[in-house]
Amino acid sequence: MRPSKRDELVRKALAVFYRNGFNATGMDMLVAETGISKTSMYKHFRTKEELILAVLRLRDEEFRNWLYRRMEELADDPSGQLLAMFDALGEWFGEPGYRGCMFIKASSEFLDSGHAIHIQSAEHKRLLVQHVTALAEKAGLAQPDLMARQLLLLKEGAIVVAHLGHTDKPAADAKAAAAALLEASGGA
Amino acid sequence: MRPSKRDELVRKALAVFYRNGFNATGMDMLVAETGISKTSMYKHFRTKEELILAVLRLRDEEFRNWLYRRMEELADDPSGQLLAMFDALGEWFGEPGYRGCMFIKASSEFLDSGHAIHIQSAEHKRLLVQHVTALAEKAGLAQPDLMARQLLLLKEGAIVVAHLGHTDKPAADAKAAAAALLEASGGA
DNA sequence: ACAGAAAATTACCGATCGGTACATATTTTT
DNA sequence: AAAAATATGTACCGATCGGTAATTTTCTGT
Repeated sequence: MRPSKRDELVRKALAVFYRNGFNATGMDMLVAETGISKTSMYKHFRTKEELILAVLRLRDEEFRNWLYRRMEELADDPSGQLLAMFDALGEWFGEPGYRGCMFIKASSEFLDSGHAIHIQSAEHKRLLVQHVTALAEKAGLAQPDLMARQLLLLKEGAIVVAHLGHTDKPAADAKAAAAALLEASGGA
Repeated sequence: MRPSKRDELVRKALAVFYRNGFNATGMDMLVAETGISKTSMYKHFRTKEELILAVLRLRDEEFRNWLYRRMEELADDPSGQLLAMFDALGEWFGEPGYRGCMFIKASSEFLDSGHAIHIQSAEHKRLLVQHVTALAEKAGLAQPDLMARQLLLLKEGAIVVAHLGHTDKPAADAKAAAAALLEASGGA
């Protein structure tokens, strides 16, 4: 196994960036918190931006895997899984170190829509839309793509409000709204 | 009127912070872009944090005034105004320099919930909830506070998605969802 | 045991960070 | 006109920024 050291670095960098932000976290702080020497870091990643992109890649994989799995664990039928998304989010919001969505944060610091970090953050959201749309199709909803986008609006809103209001209540609010939308769309 | 120079500084700082982010914008850049000397800046604001707080104060006032006025201009009855919020948002998303919500960005850079900047950003969102709740009450909705929170989840989600997907489509999606929620709640 | 890769150490680079000292103009108020 | 704020330019502070050079130590595969 080659990537152990590198993965360890990315994993710890993810934690520090998530807690502290991207621009506010210097490479020296990463050196101090990970114990990995600066030289080694720059062997693996030629720039800080490359490290951030690797961190976002890991986050995308872990977060989507976690969310999809949790939705399947919490409900059997597709429309139930769509609703269960908000229960999963509620669990996330309640975790001690919850500080919002890493990709929203990334796009808040790297604002130019042409920036690689911005683009990669947008890709994460695109993959979510794809997955939820497929679920909405399986549920037999009238306009699966519209419904998917609307459910994800509720998700993003809940993520933001849960962070700013430091409460997990938005998950329940969003779930109730999602249920009303599904009902209005005929998703028993 | 004394505050003209100071207000000018805050106004220009707002534009630069909004375009470039908070941590990524140094005081030297502000000096270069505003033409106001560094010494004068630090006469008005003892720290960068104080300047940011003043910027957020101005943004809160201007944004809420604009949104509330626009909602009143676009519809007459309360429930129509609730829906019109998303038309107003759509106009905002379509503006050339649109880069998302300043308070989401602020809370994305100053993550600690005890930080003054974080607290002030949360206050902005709280004032929005207050206003929308009052409107929902005037509209005679069953659970005005719940409906207000849900509509604002759609709003925050639309703001985020409009920035990350660089499209104004989320406004229409959110409006359709809001209409469904209002209908389900009995708000003709 | 030995070679070669990987990691660490240390010291350093120029640039920029937030913030200040100080002395000089430019207004504004009395 | 004198006095008191207010604004200015310039030069500077120590700290930190992202990133690198050269050398040595530690690990790994054979």
